[in-house]
Amino acid sequence: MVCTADELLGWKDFPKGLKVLLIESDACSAVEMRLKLEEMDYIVSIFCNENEALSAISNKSECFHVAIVEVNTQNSSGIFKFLETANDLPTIMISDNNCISTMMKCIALGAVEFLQKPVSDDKLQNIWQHVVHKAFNAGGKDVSEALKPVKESLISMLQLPFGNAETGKQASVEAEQENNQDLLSGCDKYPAPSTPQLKQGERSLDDGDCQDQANFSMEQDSAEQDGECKSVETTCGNSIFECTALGSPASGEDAVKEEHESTNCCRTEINTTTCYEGKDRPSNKTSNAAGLNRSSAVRNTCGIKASKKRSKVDWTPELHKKFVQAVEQLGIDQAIPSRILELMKVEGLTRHNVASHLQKYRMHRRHILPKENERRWPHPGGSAQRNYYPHKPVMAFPPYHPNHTIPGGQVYPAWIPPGTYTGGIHIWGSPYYPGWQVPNESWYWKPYSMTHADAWGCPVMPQTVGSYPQFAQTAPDFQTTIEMQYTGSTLLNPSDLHAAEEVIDQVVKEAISKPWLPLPLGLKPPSTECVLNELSRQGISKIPPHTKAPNIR
DNA sequence: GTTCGAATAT
DNA sequence: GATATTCGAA
Repeated sequence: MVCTADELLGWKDFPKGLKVLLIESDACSAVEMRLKLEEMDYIVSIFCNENEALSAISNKSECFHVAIVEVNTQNSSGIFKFLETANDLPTIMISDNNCISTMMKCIALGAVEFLQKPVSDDKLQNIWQHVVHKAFNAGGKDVSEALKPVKESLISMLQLPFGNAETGKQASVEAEQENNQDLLSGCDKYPAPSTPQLKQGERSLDDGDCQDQANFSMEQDSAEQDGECKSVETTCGNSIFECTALGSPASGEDAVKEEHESTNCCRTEINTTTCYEGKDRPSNKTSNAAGLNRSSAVRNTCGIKASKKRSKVDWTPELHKKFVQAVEQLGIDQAIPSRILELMKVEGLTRHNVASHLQKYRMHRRHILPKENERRWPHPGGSAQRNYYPHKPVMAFPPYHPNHTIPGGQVYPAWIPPGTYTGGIHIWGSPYYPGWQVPNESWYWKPYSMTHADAWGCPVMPQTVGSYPQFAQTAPDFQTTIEMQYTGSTLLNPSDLHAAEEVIDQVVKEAISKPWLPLPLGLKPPSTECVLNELSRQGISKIPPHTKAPNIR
């Protein structure tokens, strides 16, 4: 009985329960092996010789997924017969001696592997691979042209009837493939697994890559030359420009299209299949949160030059968010490409990429923020009065409460690239209070609850980056009360509250340290009574005459 | 030689 | 319009 691919796919705890036919003439060895296999959750049926086994198979009284057959000088002819008869059963040969001709003949007759006794546990553990291999490679595949000479020489060497050789062609071909990998490029068959790793998938992808690459003329790009983009030239990196197959923007994986120049000079855009390094994928699909992937097609493994045209980085919301967080963490004036890159920790992203994005980021800050500031902080006296507020008051957001309202006024914006959907799904701005935005801007700015402003009047984020509930702005402009609507799915947790308190602390500190500034919105000046009480408590009973607090508010 | 940032190219 | 690349300056 051969497992079909469908069966395997529906086999929940595969390979547990795999039925193993064991032909072993030595009872002790047989029992020993059975115990081992049963420990591995295989179901073992022992047969002393091939006739018993064949009769069990032909009676269909039992079915098996894989056979382990001991071959020795005495029983070899019978075992060859078994191999010919049970040719659809993946059969692993085991033997005390390593007679090369016996090994080759067994393999030629369809045995999937030839193991020396004693068989190691890991080899036994992995016998399921042959079942999978058989299941997914069943069906008459012809030997490729490249392998025909090999097969023919084997046929003549082993004096096999052609028909039998055809029956065992797969194993024959596969056995040869393992020793002749170099000869087999382009071969349509895969070697039977002989290691714990299934190589089939790898081969499949590799072949695909080679085929893909054959269609494109590529050169190393300049960034690689300056050593910034090593991951691009390495094999199947989990780096940023890979492709879109498993990634979806919504899940945080970036879709990156890749441009190639084909040999006929036609520029082509293709989406390539993701090829992951085993260490990162598939166990952790979101490990690369920014989700950039660089195409393996840029690899050089097939001797074809990588594309001179650099793959484009898609600055998706997740990636941009990382960028913004890095910039904010550094402070806008300290944010230089190399540091941003360092903080972003996105493999494959280059300093050039970051620099380019930073350029755009700054440009928009410069061009748009002044307009916003003008709109929100009009200076009736003209530009001469612009320095009246060296530090603009900041919005102190209180801890969240569902019915909380915040008076309209200054809120610091965050940069949101155009085209970003801000309806609660793609929130790119402040992780503190995302979802706020200024209407009618092609580049949205979202408010910050921060205490400093950079050269363009934007806030600098503290290092703490927490998870905050999302609020939606429903007020039409900042002069009206803004209802903060809780749109998240969970209530504010202690860390949120803590971070919010920190924000308030910062605001209060700044207000205290710079009394000449207007009070941040959300903070009330102390009442005269409180001030007098405090002064009195400190032993100051008299208030100097003609002292008047600046009437800023 | 490296990095930055602005200008320019794609 | 977005991003990559180039180039002069630090």
